[in-house]
Amino acid sequence: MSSMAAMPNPHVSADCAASDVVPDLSTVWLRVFVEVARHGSFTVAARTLGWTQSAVSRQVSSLEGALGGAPLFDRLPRGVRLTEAGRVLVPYAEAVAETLRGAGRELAALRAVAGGRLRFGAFATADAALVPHALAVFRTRHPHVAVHREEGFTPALLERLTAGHLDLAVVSTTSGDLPTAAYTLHHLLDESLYVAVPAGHPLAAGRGPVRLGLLADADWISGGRGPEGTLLDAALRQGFRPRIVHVVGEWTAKQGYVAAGLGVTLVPALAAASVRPDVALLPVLDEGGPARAVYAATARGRSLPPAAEAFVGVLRESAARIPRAARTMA
Amino acid sequence: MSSMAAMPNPHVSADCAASDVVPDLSTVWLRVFVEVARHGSFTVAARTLGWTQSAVSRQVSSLEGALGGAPLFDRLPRGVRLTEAGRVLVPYAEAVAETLRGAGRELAALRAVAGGRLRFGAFATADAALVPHALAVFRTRHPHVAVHREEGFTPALLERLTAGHLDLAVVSTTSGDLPTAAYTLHHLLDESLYVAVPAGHPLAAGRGPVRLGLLADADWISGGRGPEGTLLDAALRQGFRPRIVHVVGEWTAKQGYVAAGLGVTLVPALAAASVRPDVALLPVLDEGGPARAVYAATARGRSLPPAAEAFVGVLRESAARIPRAARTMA
DNA sequence: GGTCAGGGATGCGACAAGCGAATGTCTAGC
DNA sequence: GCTAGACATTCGCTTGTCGCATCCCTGACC
Repeated sequence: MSSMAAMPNPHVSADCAASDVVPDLSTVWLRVFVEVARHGSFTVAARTLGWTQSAVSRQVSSLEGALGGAPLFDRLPRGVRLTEAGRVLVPYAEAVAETLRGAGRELAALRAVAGGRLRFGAFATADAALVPHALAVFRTRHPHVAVHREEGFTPALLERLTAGHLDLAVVSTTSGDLPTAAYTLHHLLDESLYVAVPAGHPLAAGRGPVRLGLLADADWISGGRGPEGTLLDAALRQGFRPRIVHVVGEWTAKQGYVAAGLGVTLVPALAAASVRPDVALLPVLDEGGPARAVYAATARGRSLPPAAEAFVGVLRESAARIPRAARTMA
Repeated sequence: MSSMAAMPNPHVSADCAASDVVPDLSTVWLRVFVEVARHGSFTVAARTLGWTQSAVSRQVSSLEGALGGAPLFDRLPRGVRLTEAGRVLVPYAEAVAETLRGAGRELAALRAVAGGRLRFGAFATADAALVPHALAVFRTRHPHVAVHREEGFTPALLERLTAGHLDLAVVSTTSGDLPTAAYTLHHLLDESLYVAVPAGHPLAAGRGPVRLGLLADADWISGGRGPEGTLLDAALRQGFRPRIVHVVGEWTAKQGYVAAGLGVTLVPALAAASVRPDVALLPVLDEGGPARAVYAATARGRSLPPAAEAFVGVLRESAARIPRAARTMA
C-alpha cells in the first residue's frame, strides 16, 4: 500500500514484468482497479491497460455493483479519487495480485524443475550405486526440488505408486511380470547376475563365467522361501529348482552366510561393488535372457511431475554410466 | 489446506456463508478450482456450484490453458486428482479466496460502521462540549472505527477538507459566508452569544440579557486585531465598531483578562459552561439574526464515508441536546 | 462570461466467452 | 461383454463486454 503513493513512471509497474511469467490470472477487475487507483484516472488506466476509457468505466462500475453498490471512486472533474471503500479495498487487491504473482512464479519454477517435489522409491540394491549417483546429479542440477525417498520391495513400491504416495519407483523384475497396464515402465538397464561363493570354493579359482546349472546341487541362500519372484527364478528358467537352506533378507547378512561356507547365493550386478573380500563373485552366463531388468515405473494415466520427469532422465544417464561389465553379458 | 482433506458435508463449505457478506469477487475459476480440488470430482463440484459438469470441465480446461497448458488435475476413471501443479496452486487459491473474503468482511464492516476511519476537525469551542459529547456517543456505538481528530479554525479546516485530509469538519460562521459551492453544510445549531464581564461589573448585577450597544464604549478583548470574521462582527451588525484593546486567542487567557478588569469579551454559548466564577456571563439579545451558526461541513462531490455519515447524525443529536438556553434566543 | 478542453458516463452494434443439453469416449466392475 | 460412472466435446444460444461515438459536467482560459 505504500508502493502506490506516487508512481510517476508507469513502466515499472510490477505486472508488466510478471505478465510473461504469470499467464494472467489477474481476473480483469483486479488489474483495472489497481491501475485506476494507481493513476487516479480512468483514462490513464485505460491507456496503460491498452483498453478504452469506456471499458474501464464499465469495469469499475460493475465492480462497484458487485460490491453492493458502494462507489469505490469519487468521480471528480479532474479524474477520480478513492472513496473510503476503495481505500479499504486497495491492500486486499494488492495482496491478491501479489499472491497470484507468487503462484505464477512457483508454477514457473515447477516447470523449470526449480521447485516442487520428487517422491520416489527404490529397491535396496538400486540404492547401492545407481540411485545415489542419480540423486547426486539431480540435486546438483535441481537444488530447489524437495526430494522424498523411500526404500522397499518392488511390489510395495508399485502399491505406493498406485496410491499416489510416490511419483516414481525404481523397480526390478526377473521375469518381466510387472503389471504394465497400470504403469509406464522406463527401461533403465538389464543387469547380469553373479554367484557369490566362499573365497575358497572350487569354482572361485577360475573366476570365469559359470553356468547356473553347475550349482544345481549346491545349498542356496535366498531372500524368500521359494525361488519364485526372487533372483533365483533364473535358476527355474535354467531347469532346476534350487535347494534353499537359508532365508536371509539382508545382503550384508547373506554375505556372512556365504563367507561362512553355509551356501551360495545370487548377487545382482548393481550390488557387486560392495562385496567383502572373503566372498568371490562369479558371473552367471545369461542363457535364458537377461537375468534382471531395472525400470523406473510411473503410474499410467497420471501426469508426471516435472521433477519426476527430469529424474527419469538422470536415472537413464546414471544407468548408462554403469560399467559395461556389470550389465548384461550377452 | 488442511480443511480440504476430507469434507463429507458440502453444506458447511465456507463460501455459502460468505456469499451474502461477500458479493462474489471470486472470479469463477478460483471457486471452480477450489471446489474441484476439494471434492476430487468435476461432477460433484458442478453440483455444489449449481452448474453442469461440462461448464466445470471447460472452466478447468481454460484455466489450465491460461497457466501454460500444464494440467492441474489428472483425469482418472473415478474422478480427478491434483497434479503437482495443481497441488502447488491450491494454497495460493485458498489464500486468494481468504483475502477476498477478508475484503468482503471489511467492506461489510465499513457499511455497518463497524470499521473504517473517521477523520474530522472542529474549531476550539465546539470541542468544549458539542464534539466531546458526540464523540463519546459515537465511540460507544461504533467502537471499531478509527477516529482521527484535528483542531483548527474554520478556514483551515475547510482547506483540509478540500485537500482530502478530512472527511468532515465542524465549522462555524458569524456571517454565513461559507463557500457553499464547494461544501455540503449540515446545519447543527445556531448559538447565541454571551458577554463576559468581571464579576463586579455594573451590568453583572442584573444578570439579564443585554443589548450589545450598551457596551459600545467598553474596552474589548478579541481573538483577532479587527472585529471582522470573529465573534465581534456581531457588534458591527449592531452598528458600532468595538475598540479592541487586547488580542488574546486562548479562551482561558481571555477569561483572565476579563477577570482582571482589563476589558470585556464575547463568549459563544458552547463555551459558556466553562467559565470561571469571577467572570459573569450576560446573554446578548439577538437583534441582527443568530449570532453564530455551527455546521458539519463535508466536501461536495465527494462521497461520505459511512462513519462520517453516522457522525453527522450523532452531531445533530448532540446539538439538539444542548440546553435551549444556550441556543438562539429569538 | 462564453468557449474550449479534459474526463467520465452511456447508447449502440458486434464479437466472443461461456453456459446448458446432448452426445461421445474411456475405464472399472460385474 | 455389458452397464454404470465420469470426463470431453459439440452445438446453439444467452450474456457479457469491448470499441466507437456521443453526451454531460466541470474547470480554465481568453
